[in-house]
Amino acid sequence: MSLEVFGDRWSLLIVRDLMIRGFRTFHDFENAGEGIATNILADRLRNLCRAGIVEREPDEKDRRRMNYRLTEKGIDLAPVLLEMLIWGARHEPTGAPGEVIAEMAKNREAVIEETRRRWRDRDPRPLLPWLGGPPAKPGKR
Amino acid sequence: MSLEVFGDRWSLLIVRDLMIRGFRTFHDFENAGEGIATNILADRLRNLCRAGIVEREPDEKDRRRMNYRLTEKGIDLAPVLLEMLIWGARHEPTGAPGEVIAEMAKNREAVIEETRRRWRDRDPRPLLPWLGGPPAKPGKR
DNA sequence: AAAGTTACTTGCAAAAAACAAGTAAATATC
DNA sequence: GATATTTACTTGTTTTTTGCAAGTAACTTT
Repeated sequence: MSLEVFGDRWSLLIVRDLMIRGFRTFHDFENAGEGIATNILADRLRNLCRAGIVEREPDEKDRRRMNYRLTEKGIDLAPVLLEMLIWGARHEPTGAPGEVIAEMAKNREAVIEETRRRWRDRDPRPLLPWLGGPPAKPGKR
Repeated sequence: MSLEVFGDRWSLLIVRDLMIRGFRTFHDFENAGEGIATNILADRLRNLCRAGIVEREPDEKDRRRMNYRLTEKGIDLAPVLLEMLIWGARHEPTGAPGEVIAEMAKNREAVIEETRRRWRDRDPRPLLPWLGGPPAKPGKR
């Protein structure tokens, strides 16, 4: 099924967080409280880049910072992620509000189009706010 | 996303093979040439049962043989699998004939309904013949 | 110029997976 | 009805992957 890239606990979560939580940087993932170790994170991001699902470019403002972003191939995973979300909401007690998911299931196409739109426009607002957006940068403001 | 069950290389493939290749027994998986070790296979089948995605019942004809089957929760993964298949066909060179996948993408609902139908009716014919059905039982026929 | 921040890497312990072999129970064969 | 075979595993052992703690180079902020 050519999904070997996702044969681990983290890769899919990384894609999800890029797609619907608005994550962009290494720091976002590291401090999201999911408990991924930094070596594993670096490794998974590398793999995803190698697989053509994610790309990285240095930030223009801060040259230390890398911005990670889904490629076209990556954003094409949106339908997969959406179906997973729907399945999870139906069969596992998740934090996701049931009626929101039901609504999403009904408007599949619209939700996917909105996901793509945010990706195209680099709109960083998380699609699913209850998952939480990227963690606040402590040094910023 | 409550998909921790699939945080490994094999569980999803097992579900796929139950869903669209018509696999039923331990032997089917063991000899499908995907190279899964038997201890891992036993462990993953156990996990999937525990997660309520798969159930097992002894065969009536041959009491040694266990038949594995998707539960309702398991067959509800059909949309996820279908989207994965579509994604894989678009972005990775797979063995899947492109136009068949294109057709599937167009008739999403029909394909899912047919998958469910085969599951309900215990129709063992593989949905995607090019993946290969269950391996021939050597002692049979 | 000193003190953070960011995105990593390195080394080591622990956990998980792969490999090889063995086993009990049921069935088929002679 | 004794022997061989099949099925679904389990039990060691080796190899690989992961998790954790610590460190570092490049850059930015103060």
